[in-house]
Amino acid sequence: MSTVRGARERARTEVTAAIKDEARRMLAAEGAAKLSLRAVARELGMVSSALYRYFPSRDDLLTALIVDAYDSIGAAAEEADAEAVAAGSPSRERWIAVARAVRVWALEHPHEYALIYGSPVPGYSAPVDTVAPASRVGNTFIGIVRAAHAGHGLALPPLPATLRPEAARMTADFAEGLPPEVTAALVAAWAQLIGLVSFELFGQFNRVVEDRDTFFAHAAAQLAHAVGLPAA
Amino acid sequence: MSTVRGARERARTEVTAAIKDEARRMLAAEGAAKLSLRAVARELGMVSSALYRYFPSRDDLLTALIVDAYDSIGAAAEEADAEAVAAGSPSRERWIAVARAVRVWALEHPHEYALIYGSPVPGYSAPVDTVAPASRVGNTFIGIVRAAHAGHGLALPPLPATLRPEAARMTADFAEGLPPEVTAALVAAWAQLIGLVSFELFGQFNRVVEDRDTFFAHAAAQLAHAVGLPAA
DNA sequence: TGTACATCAGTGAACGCGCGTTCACTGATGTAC
DNA sequence: TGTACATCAGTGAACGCGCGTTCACTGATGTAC
Repeated sequence: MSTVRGARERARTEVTAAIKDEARRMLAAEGAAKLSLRAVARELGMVSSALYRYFPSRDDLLTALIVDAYDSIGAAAEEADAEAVAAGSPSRERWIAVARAVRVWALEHPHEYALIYGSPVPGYSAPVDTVAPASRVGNTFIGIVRAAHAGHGLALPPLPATLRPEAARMTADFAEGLPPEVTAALVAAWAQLIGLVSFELFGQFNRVVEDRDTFFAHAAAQLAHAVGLPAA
Repeated sequence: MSTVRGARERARTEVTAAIKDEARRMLAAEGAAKLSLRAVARELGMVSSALYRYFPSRDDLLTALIVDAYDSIGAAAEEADAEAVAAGSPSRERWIAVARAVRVWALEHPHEYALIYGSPVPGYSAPVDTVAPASRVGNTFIGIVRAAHAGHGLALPPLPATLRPEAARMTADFAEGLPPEVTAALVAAWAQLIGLVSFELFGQFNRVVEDRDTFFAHAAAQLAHAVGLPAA
């Protein structure tokens, strides 16, 4: 271990990246169920047992891909928001821009999207490492709403009494400072946004919605409205 | 072929049902990817090749399960609606009752739910037979909104000009007679509802939403509002 | 700077496994006369 | 009603396949003195 990374260490990070790249490619081609260590090794010109120097098991490789996918969509969301902020867009436009970025990322990475927002891979349970990356997109939305709240305030109707304790708990847990009714609306909107994207990606909009760009833009704007972001 | 079904024919439908039942059980235990003809046959005390008398291939068995799942959730939705109608509930309550039925069915049949609303099974493409059963739940919602429209009318803000042609097309295709803005809101709400259920089922609500019954009830009520169904 | 030893990436063979599908067959059920 | 033939469910063996993981090994890179 020196200041200049040795050849060994450099090779290690490069090969690790190559394995993940190839695995991602196979994921895109065949889906998560068909992702196999042997196929990845074959494509890389290695022998399958060599991969065990890098990932202790197939599941660990899958975990790495999941973490990368969360980071990738998280970065896309954060970037879209940063651009909107730089352009001086109001909160509502920031919300819509991030929603659009999520959808675009999903359309560009359908299998990675399915990996994180589709049915769980059977027999696989996500380890704790995935929790932080998994919340980047959600946190971006929270940031937008928080800014709007700090600015002009958000007016939403009060919650029914039954939901108040849960909304208060959620607020305390991950959205400190927001009005509870906004937290509740935010979580619902986030799930609903993914519902829209999943329907499009998983084929439920076949024979139903054709002009999907326009449809999504409208739905995203209505979700912005639902969390109390004022219309232009 | 007589009026009384012969032993052969009766045996055939019984064995077919037994195969599907066992396949469903394995689906619930292991997920779609692990569903194998051999395992089903083993469990049934048959030899694997015997299944080919009933289903020409594994994919055909999967298709049968998918059709059954759509029919099962469709029946649950229709039944919930019929009960609400029988109880004299207004449209908004009918909507909420059906939404609740969808969620309950999903919680009770998580793997069948994943089969139809989760990531598509890789390498499998749904044949046309699935289209009609797949639309039963959606049609139930359309029926509710149509009744509300025929009754007291539904007031939703007008659509942006960009979405009008698509909304008109959707209306003509599968929701004849509804105002286009209602059709658009309905399709979005349906996707969003599935987003809520999927988030809960697929683990995205872990560490986020705890009191899920209450949360869902509130979200479903807001979706009713979003399609223009008046509050109580 | 040079040498002896430790670390570690990659090899190749092997393990045991389960899968979908085909095929020639047997024997029971159904049908036509 | 009885017989000859056709239909069809289920058998058992076999095909070729790909998988995850282990293990003893070789040889190159790194480290301590």
